[in-house]
Amino acid sequence: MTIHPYLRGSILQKISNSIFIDIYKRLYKVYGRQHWWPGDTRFEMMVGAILTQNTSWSNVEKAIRNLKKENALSSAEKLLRTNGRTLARLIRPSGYYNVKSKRLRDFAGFLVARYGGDLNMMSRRETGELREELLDVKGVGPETCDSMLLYALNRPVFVVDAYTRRIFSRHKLIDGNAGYHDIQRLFMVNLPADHRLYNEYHALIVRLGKELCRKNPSCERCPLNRLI
DNA sequence: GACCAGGCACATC
DNA sequence: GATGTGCATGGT
Repeated sequence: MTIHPYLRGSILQKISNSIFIDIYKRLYKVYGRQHWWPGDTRFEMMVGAILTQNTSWSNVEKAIRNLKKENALSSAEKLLRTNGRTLARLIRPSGYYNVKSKRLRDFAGFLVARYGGDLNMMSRRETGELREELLDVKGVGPETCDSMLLYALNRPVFVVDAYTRRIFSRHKLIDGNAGYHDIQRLFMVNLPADHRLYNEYHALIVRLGKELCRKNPSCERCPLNRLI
């Protein structure tokens, strides 16, 4: 099993070689392929990662449609040239529009300043270095950063979100108040470092979370029952 | 009308 | 380091 470079030196906990794979197989069997991340370009995916912070994807879609209509998503430079108030108006459906307007501009500013807005240049960088740079951008936290790395740049970095924490703590595989990186490490130590696997796995977790756990917290129909 | 959604930064203790 | 709070829309 390949351990991702940025996890080297961490205290690793290996629970079981198979349970994380078994869960994945069960979810894939029940729900099938999820075709994540929605988005026509890598830049659009990264913008979507910021817009979807604590927000449903259906609202993000509306915001992205508005941005495309105004041609603000064609490049980082273009987004950066869109003034803050205009941007806030366009992304209004995605909520927190003033905060997210600033976050998008900060992120676009980073891409332009650091890589001339060129994602090909960005993608030549090593994952651990990219991760540190992204986390330095205000408004890009661990989940947003890892979503960008996994879905836009195809890096084998497991994305942990509220559904992951809720579902796996409910099934007693993680401590309910474990930190982001502890949970991430647990998945990455127990799974091969494969971006396609991480992509589908996270999408399936979100699918399960939406499908079942909110409407049915007792989870008697949960596909993971009798597996864990 | 309450609750929730594919978080994050910042203040305070 | 842990905990609380502001940010805001749209769907159920």
